[in-house]
Amino acid sequence: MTIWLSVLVHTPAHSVLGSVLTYRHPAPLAPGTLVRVPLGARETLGVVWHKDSDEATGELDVGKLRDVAGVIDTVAPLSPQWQQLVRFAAQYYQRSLGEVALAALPPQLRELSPLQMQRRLARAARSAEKAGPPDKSPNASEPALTPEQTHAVEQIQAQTGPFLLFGATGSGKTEVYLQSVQALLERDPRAQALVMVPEINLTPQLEARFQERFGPLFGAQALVSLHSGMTNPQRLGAWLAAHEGRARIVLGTRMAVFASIPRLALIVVDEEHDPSYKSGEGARYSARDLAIYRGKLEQAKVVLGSATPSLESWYLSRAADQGGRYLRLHMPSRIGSVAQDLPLVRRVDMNHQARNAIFSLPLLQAIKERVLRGEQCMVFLNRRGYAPVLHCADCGWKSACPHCSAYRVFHKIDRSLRCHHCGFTDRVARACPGCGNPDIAPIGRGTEQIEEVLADLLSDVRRPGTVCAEFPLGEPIRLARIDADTTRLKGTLQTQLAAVHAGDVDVLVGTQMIAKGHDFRRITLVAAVNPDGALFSSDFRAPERLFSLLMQAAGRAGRDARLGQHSEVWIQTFQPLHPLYAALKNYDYPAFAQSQLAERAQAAMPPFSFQALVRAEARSQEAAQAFLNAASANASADMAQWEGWAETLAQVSLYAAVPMAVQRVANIERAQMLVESPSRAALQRFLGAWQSVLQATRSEPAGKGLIRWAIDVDPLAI
DNA sequence: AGCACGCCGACT
DNA sequence: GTCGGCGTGCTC
Repeated sequence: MTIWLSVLVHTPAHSVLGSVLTYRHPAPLAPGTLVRVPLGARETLGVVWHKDSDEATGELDVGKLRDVAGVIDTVAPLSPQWQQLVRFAAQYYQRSLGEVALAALPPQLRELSPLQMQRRLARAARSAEKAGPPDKSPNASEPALTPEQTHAVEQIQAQTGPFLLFGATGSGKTEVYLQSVQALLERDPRAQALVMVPEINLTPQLEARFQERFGPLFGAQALVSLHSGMTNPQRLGAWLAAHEGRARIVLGTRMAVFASIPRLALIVVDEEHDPSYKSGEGARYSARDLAIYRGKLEQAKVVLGSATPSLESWYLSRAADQGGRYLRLHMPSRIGSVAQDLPLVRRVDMNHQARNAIFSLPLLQAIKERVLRGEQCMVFLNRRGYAPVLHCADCGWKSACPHCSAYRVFHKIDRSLRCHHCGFTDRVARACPGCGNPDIAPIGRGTEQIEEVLADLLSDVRRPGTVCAEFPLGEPIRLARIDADTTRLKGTLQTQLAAVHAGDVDVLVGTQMIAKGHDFRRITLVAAVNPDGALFSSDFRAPERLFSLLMQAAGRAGRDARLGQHSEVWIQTFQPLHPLYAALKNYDYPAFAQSQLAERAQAAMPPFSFQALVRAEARSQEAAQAFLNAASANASADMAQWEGWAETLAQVSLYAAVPMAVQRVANIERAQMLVESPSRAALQRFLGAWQSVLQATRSEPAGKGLIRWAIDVDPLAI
């Protein structure tokens, strides 16, 4: 008997070759089975798929079909729900099935032969056995819940969701996650939970907290992590543990939404508003949105948590009688404190400060006072390096990157000019490369400069109670800087954070990296040095991001209730009356969201419309734009003739191609085109049909010089 | 995406 | 004479 099997393989997005290939095999195999198949000169991993394939196989010469090389029968087939998740993601984000399916599997699975696989599994089984059963000691030191937390936990038990857990920083969202997970896992001894966090940096502390709680209950093996910082063998091990049901809790970043979790009962998306949940390459999926879909698919509860939800989620959690689809659970109070104890937000009007002052006098004074009291301060600026541009006043030379339409950033620490887009770096010249003028000046400021200036401004301040022989006046202030530059090496972030926790740092300077999630206990002052930029950004989501970032930064202050009384958040601004800062002062996210939503509704922007971007890359800007504009014209021309398409096209707006904000990166010109529709379904129908038009346009004259193109559905930045 | 084939420059 | 640069083309 010979069967023709449909098999997904990893092929690029729009290659001539489809991603559902057909192979011969002596016996039928269940969809979801992993196989090794020959492809050209190599052998690759494949996933058996349904015969009535989603992609046309075309007219095949049946005689030329090749045999399946091997079946990986030591790994159970992937579940129908997993297959459906892949099918949905591929369709919604306009990528090939094979790309999505194979990218969702751990990389090492692709490399291992069936024999190696067998050995790997035997080893995993041995170590699982050695670990033994959990000691069911009644350790579980569950803290008492506030009434708000209790209500949230009860609602998550009783309702089906999805839930939007809207809780202020410090309101104890994590405890709600922990108890909800625990309740579900105890009710069903085989149930599994998926907990997602936006970035790797945040996994260690959450992992520790989950391990502490659940290790004693379900065994140390019950918790696995899944993120890109792990080695390939680690990832495979964690993936298999989840796939086989040994792992009860999977903790991970956005990639974890694709993990095989056969008994999935609960999905938690922490900090659901965070842009890191949107993938920026390959299939540009939103792990948060896929979590909602997957929850429905697997009949698992989904909890989205945030103190500043995305406007999309906020809008979807409006009252049910107004069309809301998520259940909003509100936890306004900070644990161990009363509302009045939230840090006081102070706006400093920089119009009344010395021109070009980085630190206003009152802020500097406040920092000094705190430091003298032995408290910690955090200074926040969203730009690393010393200065974003170097400039020669004589000839006008600026530190442009030769390969990108961007300036290279001056890093004083190694006197380098670095392009943050393409990585091009060289040492900064002693004199202006344009005219030889030795006097080239930095313009603007980054964290390096903030640190330097602050060290200078605080040089006369001595730490209290540190007078000794070596420091007769007391020790100087201890400054630290945390950003992508200081944490390049693995583990340095954790070391630096530990130093802050230990009290070895008086003033911490950093980028948004320090604003997120870290539970600093002794910081009583948080300052945003120059946050105004986002107020006037052309990106309509910039205010939303700024508000969220400042709320999170504010959440770093006064987490210790004893110090909470006099904690402050300082905003240096030229727009002290801006409504965003007014809302921030009152910690009033609902008011901010309402005004933003009103603007969005007015302008018919998301969540009141749905968007996609088509991006094109070419050697010249003209070529990139020409391709997009031709594809747009072809869409109107070709598709309008098809039956029933007039209706879809009438609901979809195509804009003209424009250069991207950073037009050239690494000598490649980039352009994009916005596609918009009030109907998600219409947008989807259009994009699905447009794919082939785009592909055809590539071989027309207008496609000359095109390097690649890609669709970004629900883009976060335009 | 891989991987081969193929056709040109500078190394042991 | 080979090693290796990356352009072109093909893979059920």
